[in-house]
Amino acid sequence: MKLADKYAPQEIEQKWYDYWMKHNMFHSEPDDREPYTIVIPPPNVTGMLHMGHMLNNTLQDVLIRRARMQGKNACWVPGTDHASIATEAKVVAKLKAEGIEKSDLTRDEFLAHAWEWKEKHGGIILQQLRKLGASCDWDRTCFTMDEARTAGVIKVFVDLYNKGKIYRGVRMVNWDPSAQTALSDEEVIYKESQGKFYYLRYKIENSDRTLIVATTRPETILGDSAVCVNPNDPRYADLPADARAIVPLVGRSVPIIRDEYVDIEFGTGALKVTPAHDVNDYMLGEKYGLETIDIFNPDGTINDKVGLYVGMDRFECRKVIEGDLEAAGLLEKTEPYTNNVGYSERTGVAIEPKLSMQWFLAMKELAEPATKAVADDIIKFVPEKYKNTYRHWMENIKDWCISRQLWWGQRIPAYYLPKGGFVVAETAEEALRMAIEKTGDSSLTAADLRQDEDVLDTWFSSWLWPISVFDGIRYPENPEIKYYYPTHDLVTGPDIIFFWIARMIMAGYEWRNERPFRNVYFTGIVRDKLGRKMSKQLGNSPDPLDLIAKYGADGVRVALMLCTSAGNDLMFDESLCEQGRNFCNKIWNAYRLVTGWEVDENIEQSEHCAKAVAWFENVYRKVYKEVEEHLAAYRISDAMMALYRLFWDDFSGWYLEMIKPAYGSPADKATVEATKSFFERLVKLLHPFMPFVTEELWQHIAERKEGESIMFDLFEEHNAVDEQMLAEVDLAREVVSAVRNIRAQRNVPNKEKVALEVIADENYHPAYNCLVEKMANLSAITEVSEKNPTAAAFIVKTTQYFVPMSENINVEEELEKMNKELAYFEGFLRTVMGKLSNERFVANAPAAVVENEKNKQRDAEAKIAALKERIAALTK
RNA sequence: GGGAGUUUAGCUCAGCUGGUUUAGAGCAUCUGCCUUACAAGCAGAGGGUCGGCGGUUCGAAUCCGUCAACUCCCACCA
Repeated sequence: MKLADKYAPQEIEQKWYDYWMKHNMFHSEPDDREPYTIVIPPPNVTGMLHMGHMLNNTLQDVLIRRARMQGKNACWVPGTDHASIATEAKVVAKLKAEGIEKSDLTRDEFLAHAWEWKEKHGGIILQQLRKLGASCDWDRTCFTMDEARTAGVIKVFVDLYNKGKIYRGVRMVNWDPSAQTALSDEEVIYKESQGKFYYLRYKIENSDRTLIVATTRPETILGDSAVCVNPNDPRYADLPADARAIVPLVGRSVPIIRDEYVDIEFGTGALKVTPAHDVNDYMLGEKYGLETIDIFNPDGTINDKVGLYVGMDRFECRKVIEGDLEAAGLLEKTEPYTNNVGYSERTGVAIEPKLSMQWFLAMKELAEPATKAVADDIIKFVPEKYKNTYRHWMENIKDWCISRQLWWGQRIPAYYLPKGGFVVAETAEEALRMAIEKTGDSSLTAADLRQDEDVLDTWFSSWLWPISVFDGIRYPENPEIKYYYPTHDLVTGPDIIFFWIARMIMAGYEWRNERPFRNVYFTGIVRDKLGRKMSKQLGNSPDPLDLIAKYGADGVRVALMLCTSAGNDLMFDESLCEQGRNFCNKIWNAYRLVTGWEVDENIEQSEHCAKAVAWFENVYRKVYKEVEEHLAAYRISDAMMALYRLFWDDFSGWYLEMIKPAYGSPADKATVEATKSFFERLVKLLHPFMPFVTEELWQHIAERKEGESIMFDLFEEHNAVDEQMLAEVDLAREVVSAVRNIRAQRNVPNKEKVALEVIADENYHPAYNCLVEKMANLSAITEVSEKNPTAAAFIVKTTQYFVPMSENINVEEELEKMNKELAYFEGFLRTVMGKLSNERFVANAPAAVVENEKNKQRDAEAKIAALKERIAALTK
C-alpha cells in the first residue's frame, strides 16, 4: 500500500481514539493482575483545557500506558470537581447578565440554574482530553458532587463530628465580600499593593494632648475599641493608667491599653485596635475584654452600627473619610506605603477579616500520620524538595474552616432544633429521630428542623477523591476499593500541596488507614518562552486544541515531554511542537522506507547487514534499559530524549543507512524481518509518549486482528548488552565521521568513492570495516605500514587513517588543524601528568582512577606522537 | 522576617554520592548538499574561564563558606 510522504495526524488520531473506545480498551476491572491506578486531579467542571492540563495529563497518560504495557491492570479514573465558589460565581454572573439577582431566587431555584449550567458546560474539558489521547477509563467518570461522592462527603462529615473533630464557633475568618462567604486560609493570596499610611490624631480625653496613630485602613476607625501602646515606650510612659482616647470623627471614648505586642519601632508606636476587623486586634480584644464592633455588611459596605457612611463601599469610604479627617484637622499626614493585602483566590477581591459563625475541622490529630508518611518516604515526593514545604505546613497546621456561605456544594448536614441546639445526621429522617431523642418531644416533625444553610468547602469533597472514586467511603469493603487502593502515582502541581495533597493524605489514613498514593510527581508551571506565566490576560497561552490541530496530539505531547522536569517550571515554545511534529514525520518516513523494500528470499544476508543487525540489537537493549531507568526515576524528559535519539540517530541515521539496499536492488529476507522487528519494538517503546502514530504503524507492520492494539503488546524483558561491541562500533562510527569531514572540507562529493588506508593497532577493529565502507562510501580499506604523507589524515583514538587525495592537500590548512589538535592534547596530557606525577594522587586515589589516568596518558602520548609525525611529514 | 530552589553554549536543559569531563544533549546558528524514506531532510562545523570571590582536597561544574541575581513557598508590624 502507498503511504503519504508526510504524516497527517488528524484523521489517524480520530480513527485510533475511536477504535480504542469502541473496544473499551481503557476500561479496567479488578482481576488477578497487579493493579496500577491513577486518579486524575479533577479539573473544574466548567473549566477549559489549558497548557497546564496538557502537561499534567500527558504525564499521566505516559505513566498509565507504560504500566499497561508492563502487563499491569492500569486504571486511570477521570472526573471533575464542582468547584463551589468558582462555579457559583460563574452562575451568579450569568444570571446577572440575564437580569436575575441571586437574592431574588430561592435556594432550589438557584440550584436548578446551576445544574443546568453544569449540564451545559460541564465536562467539556473531559472531551478535550480525548483529543490529547488520554487513556482514561471513561466508564468510571466521577463528579465530586454526584450522588455517590456527595453521600461519601456527608458520611465523612457526620463521622468527624461524632469523633469530636468538627466544631462550630464564631471566629475571625477570611471573608470574601464578593462571593459573600468565608474562605480557608489557603484560599487567600497575599499580594503587595500600593496604599497609604494614614497618621490620625486621637485626642486624649481630659487633656490637651493628642496621640498619633498610624493605620493603612482609616475607615476601620468606626470599629475602634481601644488604642494600644507598648508599656516600655518612653513616649507614652507619662500617660495615666486609665487614660482614654477619642476616636476621630466617631467621637467614641476608648481605653488606651498597654501591651508588648505593639512594636515600638513601627509607625508611631501607637496602634488602633479594631477587634472586629483585624486578626491581631481580635486577639487583643479577647485579652482585654474589648468591645467588638463589626462595621461591615457581608458585601463589604458600611452597616448602620455607627451611623456614619452607612451603605458606602469600604474603598469608597476610605477615600471619603480621608477627606473628612483632613477637613476636621485630624489627619496629621499620609505617606505612600506598600503592604501585603490578602485577595480571594477565586473572586480576586480584597479579603475582609470578619468575625462569623463557621464550622471548623480540628486538624492536629489528622495531620500526625500524614506528616510521618511523607517524612518516612512511605509517600514519595518527586522532587524531594517539596517534603520540606509539606512538613512545615503540617507542623503548623491550623484548623480548617470548612463551611461556605454558598449554595453550590454539599449542604452541611446539621439540623437546628426549634428550641435551640442542633443534631448532625446523614439524612433528614435520621436527624428527626435524633432530635426527638434529644428533646424528648415526640411531636417534632421534619418541618420543625432547619438544616444549616451553608455548604462545605469544595476541598472537603476532593480530599476524599482517591477513596471516593471507588466508592470506598460508603462501602469500605467493596472489591474495587480493595483492589485499586492505594493508587500509585499522583501527578499534580505544587500549588495545591496544602489544598489537596496534604488533605488527601490525611483522609487516606483516617478512613483507609493507608496512604492514598505511593508517589507524588509535581509538575511545574507552563510558562511562555519569556518566562511569563501563561494567562488569559496576557494572551500568551496557546489554545491546546489549536496546537493539536496544527502539530498533531503526538507532536504536542513530545513537545511537552521534552521540556518537562519534575518540580521545575517549563519554558514552553511553540517551536518545540514543530520538533515533535517532525519527529512523528521522521518515524512515519522511516516506516515508508522499511516497508518499501522489495524482498528477495534468495539473497543471502550480507556481512554488513548481519553486523548492523547485531549492533542495533545491542543499541536497542542499552537504550531500552536507560529509558526504563529514567522513567522509574520520573525523569520523563530524559526518557523522551533518549528515545528521540535512539530512533532518529541510531536507528534512522545509522542502522537504516547501514542496511539500506542500493537503489533498485532488493533486500534480503533476514535483514528485512529483523528491521521490521526492530521497528515494532521501537514504536512500542515510543507508544506511551506518542500513542497515535505508534498505533498506526504497529497496525501496519504486521497482520493484526480487529481488537488488537499496541496498548496491550507487552514490553519485553531486559537482555544483556554487549558493551564491547558497542564501543568498537563507536570507533568505526568515528572513522565514518572523520571521512565525511574530509569530504566536506575538500568538497569531495558523497557519491564519489574514496579509499582509506589504516595503520593497524589495538584500537583498529577490522570486523566493522564492512560498515565503515558502506557508511563512508569507501572503495576499500587497506592496511598499510607507512604513513601516507600526501593523503588527508586523521586519528581515531590512537589509530592513524589516511584518505589518499587526487588533488594535493592544502598543507597550510592541514598544519593549522594538526597544530591546534596537538596543542589540545598536549594541554590534556599536562593535566594528566600533573596528577600522575603527584605522589599524593598516586598514593590516595583509588587504583582504578590511577589506572584510568595512565590509560589517558598512553592514549594522549600515542596521539601526540602521531600528530607530531604527521606535522613533520607535512613540513618536510 | 523565615525557608526552599535556581544560576552550565544564543535558547531549553543533562551532568546522580568529587576522579576517562581542559564539560555533554536537543533546538537554534553557520557551511555544503533537492543523495532514489524524510528539505518537517542529509553531511559537516563553530560556540562555554560551569553566576562572582574565597576555602577544603592529590583532584571541584560537583563539597563548604560568602556575595550577587532570579523564582517560589510560608508568615503578615497595624
